[in-house]
Amino acid sequence: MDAAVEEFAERGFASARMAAVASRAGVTKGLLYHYFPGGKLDLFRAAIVGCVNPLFEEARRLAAGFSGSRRELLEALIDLGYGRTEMERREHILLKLLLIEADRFPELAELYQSTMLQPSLDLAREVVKAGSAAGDFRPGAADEPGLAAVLLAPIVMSAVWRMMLGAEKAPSSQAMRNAHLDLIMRGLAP
Amino acid sequence: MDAAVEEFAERGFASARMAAVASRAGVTKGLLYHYFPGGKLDLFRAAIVGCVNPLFEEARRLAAGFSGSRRELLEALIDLGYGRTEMERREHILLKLLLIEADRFPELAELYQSTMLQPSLDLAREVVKAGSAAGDFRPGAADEPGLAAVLLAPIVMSAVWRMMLGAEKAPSSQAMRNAHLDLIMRGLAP
Amino acid sequence: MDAAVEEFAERGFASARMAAVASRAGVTKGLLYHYFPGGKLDLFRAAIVGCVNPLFEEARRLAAGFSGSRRELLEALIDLGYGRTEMERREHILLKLLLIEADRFPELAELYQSTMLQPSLDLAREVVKAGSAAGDFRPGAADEPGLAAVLLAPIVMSAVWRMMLGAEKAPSSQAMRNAHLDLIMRGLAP
Amino acid sequence: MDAAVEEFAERGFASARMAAVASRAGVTKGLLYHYFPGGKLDLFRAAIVGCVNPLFEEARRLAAGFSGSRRELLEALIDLGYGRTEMERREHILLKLLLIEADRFPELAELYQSTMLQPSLDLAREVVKAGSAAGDFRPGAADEPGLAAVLLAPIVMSAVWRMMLGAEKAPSSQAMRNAHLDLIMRGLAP
DNA sequence: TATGAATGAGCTTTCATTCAT
DNA sequence: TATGAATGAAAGCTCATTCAT
Repeated sequence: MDAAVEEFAERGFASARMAAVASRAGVTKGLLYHYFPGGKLDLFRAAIVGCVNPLFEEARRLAAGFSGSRRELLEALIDLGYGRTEMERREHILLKLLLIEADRFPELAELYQSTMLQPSLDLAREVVKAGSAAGDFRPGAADEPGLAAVLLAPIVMSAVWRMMLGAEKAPSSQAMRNAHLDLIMRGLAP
Repeated sequence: MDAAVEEFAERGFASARMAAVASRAGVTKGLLYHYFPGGKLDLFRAAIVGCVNPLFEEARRLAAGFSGSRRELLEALIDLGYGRTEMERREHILLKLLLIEADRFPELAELYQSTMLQPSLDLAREVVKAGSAAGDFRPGAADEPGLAAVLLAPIVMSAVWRMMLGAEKAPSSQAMRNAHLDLIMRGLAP
Repeated sequence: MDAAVEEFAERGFASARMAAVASRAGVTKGLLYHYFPGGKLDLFRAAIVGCVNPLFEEARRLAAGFSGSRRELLEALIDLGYGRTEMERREHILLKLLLIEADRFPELAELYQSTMLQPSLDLAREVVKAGSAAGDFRPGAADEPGLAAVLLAPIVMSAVWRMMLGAEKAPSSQAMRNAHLDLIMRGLAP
Repeated sequence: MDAAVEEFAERGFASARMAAVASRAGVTKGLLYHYFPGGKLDLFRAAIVGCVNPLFEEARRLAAGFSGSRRELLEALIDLGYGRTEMERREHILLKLLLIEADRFPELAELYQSTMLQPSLDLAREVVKAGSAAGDFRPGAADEPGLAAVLLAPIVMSAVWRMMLGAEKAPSSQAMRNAHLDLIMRGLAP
């Protein structure tokens, strides 16, 4: 399974070779077809789905158990986002896979939208709304329908750029995080 | 050339078939190799490069010939960015190709960085800096090193999401544009 | 394997077609690549190597188990050489393949040198030396460093000419054998 | 023309590329077909034929104008043979081409036999016969029908081995020349 | 005489997939 | 559950050859 995720991530769906997945996993091609009778597509779907689930638990845990102002929560979530983009490669791989193949596998787009993007946007919107109510943020800030996406975009884009260009050439995620927080806090200030 | 861009866009680099490019273009495979002796890779490079150049001329023209406040220029540029993401499919295709294949072809990453990303960031920074000097924006706003990337990210991400999810499911670029402008103008205000 | 040798022999390395080898062998091209992942070159190497080994066993057996004077042994070996050049086509094919492709595949040259040429020269030299010691041949005959090669050359050349020209037009190997033996016996006489 | 000879020699008939010949010669493929309407085969034939003619003039000149004993003439001719194999690469190329393609182009075999091999054999036989008559060599030495071929073989084989193995690994042509002369002079002595 | 665009057949190679064991 | 031999359909690429200019 890990083998499949890695192979797909490194080469894309079309270029990924069943034989390579098998040998990464230390088994033979035949066995792959035993477990995934649907072949490459079957394996691909399984690889993606198996990756998505554990992904958002941390963010939910953080938001659920948070004690502090909404300002601080937003900052913590943003830190988590930028932090995450610097650490675990599993999520990067997944993001890239989705990016690459989403338009050729509509179900993937659906999956991404419902399991990753929408929850993130909802979470962001809620935090801003609660912050407005609490006086942390300007009243009505959360009414702007595109705000959540604008808040999320730099975080995701930072990860995308790093995947494309490598950590050295991509815009620094630390600098982006600072500028991002600064801009948001000023822009949302009451 | 158009044929190549289309085929690559529809199928990705790995799945694109030389024969398909040839027949789309109404020539034979042999001729493709006459003009692109390096084969598929050569053709791919040529397709990308041929697309990149005309892309930034418009933005440069706009910035160069602009008469009005820096605030208005920034707004116009952002409109251009979001506008662009809504129109010509060609640039979307290009962006996607770069995103997907950049890490497999380091020269593409280099190309993207030097011809698209860096000029955009420079342009954004310049406008903010000039705006600060003119009193349109808060003094020192342009000193934040990650600011340009944060300003650019929502525009690019809007395009990425639309490519992945389709115009209906992706966050509305109109809404994002409004929220983005609102956030920036408040966040950069003196 | 036989199929490969035949195809290579008939058409040369460059013109040999993998499909032809496969169909001669009654299998598909795919299977060829299953067993010879290195492709045509791999198959070629295997074909050559598989042919070389059995080739010199006979000569060694003859020399090892020989009872008689060294003069008679040398005669028997020369007969074997000329005899061999008249019989099995397989060895001729092999020789030709080596001749043709040796400079394009240095490992083949190495193979020929170490498994065919050098053992032959060593064997010839030993027999002459032993013959000198036994008084069959002139003392010091084996000290001439090029002698072994000169002894061997007419045998090999006889085969080469027959391959090139066919049995009718090439110098008769029977006549060469007689003249060769006569010249040697006189030239090496004490 | 030179370009063609080199290309054919380096790659063999099948692997030789018309484009390579053209570019070696500094012209375009089209022009090749202007001069050799029969295509590759035409060019090949022309290349070979244009090489053969100048080849034997030197040997004939030497034999014709020689003043000295037959023993000395034979020695001079053998020296010429071994010497030649060390110098001009043109003849090596030709020899290899003939070796490689003779059985696929019967006319080449014919060409080789009539223009190179037969004259050489005839020359050798004549010298021996004249030497016998003059008392330089044993009476009746030239009657052995295979003698000329046996005399010629080490010279040719020396060249073949050097082509196959390179000058370092092939039996030394100097050593072969010495051993060859020694053996012949003893073997043909009255 | 010279060019080079254009062709198309044919080649090697790859790889998802199947299946007997 | 596990293997690996076997298949066959593509696909990338090459190259001799043609032909309009």
